[in-house]
Amino acid sequence: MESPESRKNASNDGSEGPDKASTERLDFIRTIVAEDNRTGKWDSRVHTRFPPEPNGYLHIGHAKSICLNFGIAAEFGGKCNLRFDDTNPSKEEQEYVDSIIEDVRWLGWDWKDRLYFASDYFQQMHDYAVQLIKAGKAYVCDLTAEETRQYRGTLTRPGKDSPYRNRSVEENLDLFERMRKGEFPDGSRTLRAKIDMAHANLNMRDPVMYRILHESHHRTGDAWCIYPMYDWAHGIEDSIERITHSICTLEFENHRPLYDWFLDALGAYHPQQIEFARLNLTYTVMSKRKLLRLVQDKHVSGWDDPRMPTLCGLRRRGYSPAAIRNFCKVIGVNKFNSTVDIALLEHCLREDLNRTAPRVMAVLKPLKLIIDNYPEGQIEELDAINNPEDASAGTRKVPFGRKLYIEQEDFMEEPPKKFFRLAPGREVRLRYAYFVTCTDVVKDPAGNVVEIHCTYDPATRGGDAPDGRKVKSTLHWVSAARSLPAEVRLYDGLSTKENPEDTEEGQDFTANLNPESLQVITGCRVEPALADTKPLDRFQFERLGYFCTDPDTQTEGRLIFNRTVGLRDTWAKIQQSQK
RNA sequence: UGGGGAAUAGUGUAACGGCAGCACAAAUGACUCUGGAUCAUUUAGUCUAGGUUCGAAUCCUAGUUCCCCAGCCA
Repeated sequence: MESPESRKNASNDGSEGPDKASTERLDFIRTIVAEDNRTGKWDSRVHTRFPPEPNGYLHIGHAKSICLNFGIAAEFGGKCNLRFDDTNPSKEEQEYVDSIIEDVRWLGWDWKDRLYFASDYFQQMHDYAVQLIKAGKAYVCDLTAEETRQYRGTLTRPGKDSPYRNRSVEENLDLFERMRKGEFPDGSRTLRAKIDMAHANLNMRDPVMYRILHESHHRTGDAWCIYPMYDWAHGIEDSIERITHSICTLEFENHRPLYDWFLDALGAYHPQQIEFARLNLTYTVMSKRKLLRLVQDKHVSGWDDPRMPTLCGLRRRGYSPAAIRNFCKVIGVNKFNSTVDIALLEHCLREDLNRTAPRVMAVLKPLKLIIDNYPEGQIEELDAINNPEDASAGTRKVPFGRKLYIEQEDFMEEPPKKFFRLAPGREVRLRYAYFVTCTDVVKDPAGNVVEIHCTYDPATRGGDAPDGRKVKSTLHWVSAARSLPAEVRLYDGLSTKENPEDTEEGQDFTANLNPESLQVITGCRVEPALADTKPLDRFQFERLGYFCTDPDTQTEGRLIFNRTVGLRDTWAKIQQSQK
């Protein structure tokens, strides 16, 4: 069976990005970029960057930022760098670097040779710091963390100057050099910018530029024991890379004056910082902290648990990169907080999978169906269409026989109104096969239906009646003899609440965890075409939903499928409204 | 309580002084060898109060509500 995986990689250089530039309805960031291009502000260059800190796994919220940055570069003929903001060795690990690279690439973006690390700029940052000290705009401060906090003042009260604020340039130079050499213990001194302790913006009250941290860095090892703070480092990183538009999330709005102050003080190349609102999704927890909690407290099996909103989780769930990219496009970008309906993500998913996923038949809860007038031992290979939305996907053979399995839900002994499927005396179509009519029902002592008997009409081979008669329903099925056993894992939202934080006093989001978010179904049967499926292959199980092959299939040597998302189910809605 | 942001159908977004539009969701119908897909239709909105204007979602004034900031995190 062919993998539905699209191998087509999108490029962010030139015009062959995944999404064609659209001239209409630009969001506010693209409006700025387009205007800058028009006026030649950056010599008509467009250069963005995606700057993750390697301290966790990427999630769907990051995808919004990734698609924004890489997307803008692609649409405007610019470039986008992948840059790790690895300025805090106590939190960062190579494992995260690797996963982030894998995830951004999987999403379909390409940074060519522009993979950068903030840690590569440590020397330059240090030299810039010396420049600021010499200019009298930075000083070494001996206040403890606690004292620094007290000196900073409050939201409504100004801070007061550090007693070390007016050290001479020579003393600052000497102290900073000794900080770098490792003469002082962690936390004993900092290098701070000399700005204004009475500034209404707390970030401007002599912010810390460097802290002492005798800690080994995942890339620079023990070369440094002073590490730059975000505000000091980030603008320099952008400046060095000649970024034009430095796009970040809303909480950095308060930091923009500082971003600008540092770059102005250095007289360095100065990109424009633009802030946008991060993504929130209904029924979904999104913060790194909470996702880490889910993993550590074993509420999920790991970062790539198919219920997780991480990119590796979504990948394992069966999401396609194209679906996520399109989602990021349709949600738009703005400056106010909003929460996107998870149904929109699922819509984008179905839209893509409907076009691309090969159809196949699988029965999750098998009910034996015996065709009494079908020859014992006979097997027919019937033609089935692989994808009605894509003629080039072709057809395949599906084995048919006297004993079949159908879905338990597709039979009711006493069908209610609007139930169109099989019932005693009723005729339905078995997809791509024959019309069958239910003649008998076999029950176990407890009264459960365990087997049903039918007769078939040989004239309806392939699924069409020569006399033109209609049936109300078409059922999926598999051959009892030739189908394969499988396990299927059904997923539901991790949270039962639209807002996972909607809790009673004293509780947190874990109180809303959905105990039924994972349902494992064993004893499923799938058609033999699935015998050679590879991890992450995506399919539509006809009438059920989209599924993908779980990687456990390979390690455990048996077929295991994840339900990516169900088909739209109008019958379920009818049932709901009948209650 | 200081500073910085922001408010458009249920949700997400357009309209940049000139007919409030699109998508999702919801509902109805058509079609269908997937109760899928597709197609058509419907419901539903400018935070409030004033003002400017022939005309205001858009400009002005006042208010309301929400978000962010007191890490040697990013």
